[in-house]
Amino acid sequence: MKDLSVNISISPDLYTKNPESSELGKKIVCKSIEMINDLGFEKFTFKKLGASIGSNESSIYRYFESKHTLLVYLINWYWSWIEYKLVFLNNNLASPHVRLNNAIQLFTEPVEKDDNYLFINEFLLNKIIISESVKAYYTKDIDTENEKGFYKTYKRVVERVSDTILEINPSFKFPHMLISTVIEGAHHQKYFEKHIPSLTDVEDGENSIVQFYTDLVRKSIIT
Amino acid sequence: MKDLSVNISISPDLYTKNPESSELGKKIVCKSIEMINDLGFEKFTFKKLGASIGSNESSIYRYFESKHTLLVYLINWYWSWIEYKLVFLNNNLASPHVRLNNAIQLFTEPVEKDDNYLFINEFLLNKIIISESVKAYYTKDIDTENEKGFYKTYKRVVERVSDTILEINPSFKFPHMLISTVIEGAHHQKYFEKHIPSLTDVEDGENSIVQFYTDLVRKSIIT
DNA sequence: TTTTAAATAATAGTAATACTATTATATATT
DNA sequence: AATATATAATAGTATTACTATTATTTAAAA
Repeated sequence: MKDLSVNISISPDLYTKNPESSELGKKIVCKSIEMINDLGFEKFTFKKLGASIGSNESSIYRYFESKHTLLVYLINWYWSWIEYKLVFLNNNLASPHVRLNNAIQLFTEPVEKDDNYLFINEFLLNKIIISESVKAYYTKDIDTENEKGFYKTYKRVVERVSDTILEINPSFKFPHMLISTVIEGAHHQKYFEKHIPSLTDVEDGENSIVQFYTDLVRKSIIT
Repeated sequence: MKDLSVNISISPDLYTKNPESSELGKKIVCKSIEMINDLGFEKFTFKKLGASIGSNESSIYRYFESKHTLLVYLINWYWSWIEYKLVFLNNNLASPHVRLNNAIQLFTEPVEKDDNYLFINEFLLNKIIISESVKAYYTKDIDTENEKGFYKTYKRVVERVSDTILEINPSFKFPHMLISTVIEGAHHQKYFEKHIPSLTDVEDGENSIVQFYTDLVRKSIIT
């Protein structure tokens, strides 16, 4: 997948001015990923971001309405990227079993930086998805934002993999529930591994999370 | 379990002054549950809480150091209550299969109010656990707070059920991972059902969530 | 019953947050 | 060189999440 430079396009509803359209915009996105990681979403502010990129708070507001919409933008970028990887990975593969396993692996394995997108550090972005993304959708505004399509990229990924499950077992009743359980579950386990280890069983080195969820899905969908 | 009036005891590390020791303290807890539900955790403040119970912001600070610790208190109360229900439910039952199923059902079925604890509305408290509890442990302070025992009640519940899994299959490698996946998963699914339905498959009326997770656990632990 | 202590309420104040609005300056395009 | 556009600087606002101090009420002890 090297040097393909396919570009991830993000719905204009998610920004005021497209951050990819200028150097400043790219800096905002790039540095915000670092800062949200370092400070956590609550302590991250546009003022601090402005200071660290040698720009001004008010200039950032010309790109994003609020720090919340910036987070939603990052989440959508992440899921667009995952969707692209998923489609590419499974292209021309006939076996739904193989395609499903690939998907589960993609969702559960550690994420590495993808050098095709220079201003986005996917490794750090994945850490944001793990630690901060629930803060984006567990709010009182969820219903209006969901209507506006704020979460459609994530939903589309879940839909794709659900379809694969139905190819394997058309009578399986809960494909979406299974996939969103795996995705959210893997995020939690990765966080627990580092911070609340007694909620998990991950032993350093071996990749228990991939193994656990691959097994879980395989066993769940058999008739 | 009626009229037993067993009392839930909460570690003194979780409050400055025990809210159960006074009328004001009980009002604080009782009303905070309502308000966090109505406003969401972000928009809930001690000032608003004070106003609505005819008391003062500063008085609330004599019970809880911050709104964050109040949330942690509520989470611990919830898990102590669940732990009590779990132990009671499974007392004298020999079959680990039955005990495990009971536990999964307890974690996934809708929660109803328990009239034994007058100042706590468990139905609303469960909604807080679903929508707000991740905000308590997904913070930069997690490591120090975990050391202080802020999440031990939750961890103890997971431990108990993990033990039951090991009774059924002693060679199962991921009991904690499975149980925390079920608990967190069920919370997510209940939220998705109401707010992001395309991430789930819950059809009104029938209890798909209980069914899905009961099945998932049964199939996962077989050898 | 009075004294004393403890709990609660009221008031004021602080630094920071999450913005908005306005104006000034720099940069790019015509 | 004129014009438009992007960015930066400055100031200002209501609210938040507190802390500190003092006043008042209520309860317990002498």
